[in-house]
Amino acid sequence: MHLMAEKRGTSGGLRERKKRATRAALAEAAVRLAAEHGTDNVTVEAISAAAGVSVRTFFNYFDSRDDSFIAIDAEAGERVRRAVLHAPAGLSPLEAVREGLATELREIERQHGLWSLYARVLRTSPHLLVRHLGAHMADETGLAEAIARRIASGPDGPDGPAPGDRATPSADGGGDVGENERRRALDLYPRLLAAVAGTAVRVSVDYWCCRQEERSFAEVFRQSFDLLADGLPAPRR
Amino acid sequence: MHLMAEKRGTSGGLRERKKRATRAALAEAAVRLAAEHGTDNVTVEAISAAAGVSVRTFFNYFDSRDDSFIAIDAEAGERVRRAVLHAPAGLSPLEAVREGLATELREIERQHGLWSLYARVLRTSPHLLVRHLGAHMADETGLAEAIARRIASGPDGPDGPAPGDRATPSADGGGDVGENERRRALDLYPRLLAAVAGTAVRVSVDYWCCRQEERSFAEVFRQSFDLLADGLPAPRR
DNA sequence: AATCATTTTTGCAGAGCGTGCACTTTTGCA
DNA sequence: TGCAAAAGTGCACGCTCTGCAAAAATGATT
Repeated sequence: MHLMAEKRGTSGGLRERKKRATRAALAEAAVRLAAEHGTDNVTVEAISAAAGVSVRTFFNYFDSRDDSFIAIDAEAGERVRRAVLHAPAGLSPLEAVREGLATELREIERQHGLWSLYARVLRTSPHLLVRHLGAHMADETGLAEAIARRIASGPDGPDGPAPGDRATPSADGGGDVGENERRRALDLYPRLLAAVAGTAVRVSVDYWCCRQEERSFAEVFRQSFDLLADGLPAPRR
Repeated sequence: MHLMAEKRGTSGGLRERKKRATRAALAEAAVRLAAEHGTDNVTVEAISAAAGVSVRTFFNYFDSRDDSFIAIDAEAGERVRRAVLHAPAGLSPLEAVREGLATELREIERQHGLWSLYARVLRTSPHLLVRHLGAHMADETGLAEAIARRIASGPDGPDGPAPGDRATPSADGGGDVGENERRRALDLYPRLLAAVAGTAVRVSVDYWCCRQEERSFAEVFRQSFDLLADGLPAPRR
């Protein structure tokens, strides 16, 4: 039974560890087989055999064959969420999310081997790409909550006023924006930011894949978030 | 055989029309049955029977059972794309997309009956929601292309400079921002805008569903795009 | 109206997916 | 060492989806 990198999760009893190992073995076998033979030509039987368990056991770990293909980065969302919560106090929400994502992406670039296989699998079968994105959409809720908590605890941290304190360009003459509207924004804003940030990552990866020769990923990623921070202004021709 | 609203697509021979009718009948039967009995309790056999065709014929129209559940709005993306292309010349790209989407959403609100069933189905089974969003992601490419063409033809209308007129990438000795960087932005920008706009719609719908009593959808939708246009600034507490 | 090429529909066989159930093996603990 | 709980396994069964070849429907032509 091949084992994935055991970096994380050496805690718990033998039972717990073996469960994690089996799950990881199944997930890695799935990706390796899919990268080699194509997703459609990999049966659950083959994956189970490669991981050294029975077919029935496979379905004890995954609800469907496709789930096993996209099980690699199951914990990435949680790490980003925590990074946003513990980001330096001076950062705006958008900046905090950007930093958290950048860290995670660097982490992924370190485990380049398995991830390039994974990327090939996703590229080959769009069907799985959609499931992959769907899995990350589930993380959005947690991220939005982290953003909301960050805002609630103060955009400036415990120490001092804000650098990014923008004068509100309210369209209503003289009068301020209603208190109600401000409260409502608090609810919509975190969700929107979480979702839009995830989208920006996706588009950046997509764009970068077509032009790896011209630009580094970090550069594309940075530009995407700059565009967001500027309000997606029409580019000058 | 029940027929869906025949609003669009009365053109073509009898063959063509009958094919469209069969496909529509299958799609509608799928949604109605799923809304009533739950997605998991609807077999292909039941859908086919409700539409008056054989099981084998079902698979001549859809690659999978799930595809039949999300086949209602197959043409929405194309309509938005066209709306963006033909939007008033004075609008910025972001504004043009917002208007195109708003029009489509009003159109949907008109066919309230089937769409509320559809919404229930998507709400009940997240699995299908992901497929639904994936289907719309495919539209992103077309929308991005429309945005790019709109930018190329001039943000001020057809009376502007030539469409294919791209300044030569000269060595960036003179200006502040390099000419190369500006050209690159043209490529990344449309994709980012298309994707982010779709995301904003999704978040708006999601948010609105939880608070229909407090705010109209148009209001939420408008606020989301205002936040985008402002660069997602940290809300004031 | 009768004929014919084309397109669509259909039944059938078969591989693979996924689940419920009962049974065996392994694990952690007393 | 023995025991209760958890994990793994084999089997039966229904559903999904595909390939193939035959049957039915369609639209144009004579």
